[in-house]
Amino acid sequence: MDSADDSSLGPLTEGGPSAGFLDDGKNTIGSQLASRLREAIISGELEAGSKINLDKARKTFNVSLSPLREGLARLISDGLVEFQDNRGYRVAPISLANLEEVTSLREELEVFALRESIRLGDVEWEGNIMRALHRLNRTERDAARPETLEQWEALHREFHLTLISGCGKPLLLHFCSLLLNLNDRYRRVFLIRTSGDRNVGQEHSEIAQGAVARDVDYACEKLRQHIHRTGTNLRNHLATKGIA
Amino acid sequence: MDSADDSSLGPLTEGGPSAGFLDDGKNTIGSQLASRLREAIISGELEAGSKINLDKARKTFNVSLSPLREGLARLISDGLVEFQDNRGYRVAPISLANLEEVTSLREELEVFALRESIRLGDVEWEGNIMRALHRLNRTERDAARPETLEQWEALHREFHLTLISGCGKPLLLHFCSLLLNLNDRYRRVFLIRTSGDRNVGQEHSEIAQGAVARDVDYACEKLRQHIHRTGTNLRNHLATKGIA
DNA sequence: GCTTGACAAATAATCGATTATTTTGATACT
DNA sequence: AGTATCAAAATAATCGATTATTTGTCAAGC
Repeated sequence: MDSADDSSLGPLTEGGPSAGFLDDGKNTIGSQLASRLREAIISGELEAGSKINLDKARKTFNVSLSPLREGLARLISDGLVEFQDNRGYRVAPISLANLEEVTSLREELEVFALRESIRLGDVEWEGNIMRALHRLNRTERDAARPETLEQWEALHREFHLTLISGCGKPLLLHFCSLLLNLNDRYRRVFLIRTSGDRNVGQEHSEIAQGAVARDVDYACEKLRQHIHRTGTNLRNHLATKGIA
Repeated sequence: MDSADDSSLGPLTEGGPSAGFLDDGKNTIGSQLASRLREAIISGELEAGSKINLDKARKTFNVSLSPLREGLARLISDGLVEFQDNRGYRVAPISLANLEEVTSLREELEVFALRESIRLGDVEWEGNIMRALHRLNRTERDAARPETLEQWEALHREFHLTLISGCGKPLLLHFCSLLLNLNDRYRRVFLIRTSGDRNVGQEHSEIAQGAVARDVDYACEKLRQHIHRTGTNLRNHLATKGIA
């Protein structure tokens, strides 16, 4: 059953480009574990649906149960880990239905958040968008170099979160961040490259331009299409490669 | 997501109304603590914003740190507890801004979920709504008897969740359940009685009727108004009694 | 008077060991 | 052969004690 090779937990790398904003470097072991595990799951290093054996994980990470459970608990909040009393933890499975729900909810929530951001965002918010856009468009994804993929993923996530960061609704931002996590896992697991008929950089630019120009309908429609296309794209890959 | 999560009115009434298919409940100490703490927070027994001292809590509940942290971790997922590395836990604060966000998001998400439920729900879903409505309307809230308030709250929550239970979107249901929790805390903390110009029972009936009649626009509009009125009502009480 | 630093108390985080539950596997029985 | 039963192994949950960090206090120095 336990087809996920736990020995692959070994070479996990921390301290990536997304290392932190307010990170004092004084994190607890539980926090560090949460980060490492999150990255391992989103990157596909830990197979979707696989069981997480506490004892093996404990040895792999050289930690005790307490911080391990602590870290796993946070991933449950993120929707990346499932838990059952007395039966332990497992990596949240992926499925067509889940992908479609994530896409659908992103269309609903992220667009709503963008609408609110355009209504409420200030000049600093606009500036943050342009900066995030610029950094994203400046970064190329080179399938041959995995570190560029990770870099792009981090900046892409940053761009989308920045877009909606002006909405003034912390809970909504939390939901969107969570959905983005789930979505990114599908991309990193299934999608190396965007389909040829898309110019994703162009799409991002249009959304950003519409946002800072305060053109609600334009920006929201562009964002919705962007999310929808990504969903369709991912769905095709998922159907092609099959579900693990 | 949530493993064992149900209307758990801990010490008082057992054999609750919920028809349990997932009778997981209360296996581990951590689960029990999560339920007790959730109830304590939503009921206002634990003051919003107050610090949760692990050592005192450990003694209060006669448990060790491990299950205590376990339970608290779940409440973080619920948005009822906040956490900071090395600084421990505190009950999530309440505020006007938070209440308005909760109301706003409920209008957005719960209505969306109802729309999807009407589109996808089957006959069993319809039946569940009518049952939940009946039981809710049969239960009177008597301010003199707190147990009737708790009972009503449980049935009210059950009704709203049943309404949207046909949407086929587990994540969306999770979000809505979470928002309902947060919303109910405001009502219970501020010991609300509905304002005289409202007939809440009537409102519930109209929503339910519209739902089972598959009248999307009618049902959704009624639900939105219902949520909005509740929000306004709570806001007035919050403003009157002041924010802690 | 105010800040700074050292120290002590309070509190949180982690560990190693123990207890409880689930799963596995062998055996006996129909 | 299939199934029920029970013990052993695997795994999860919990505990008590220890370590690490933060917070509070007070005296020295500016």
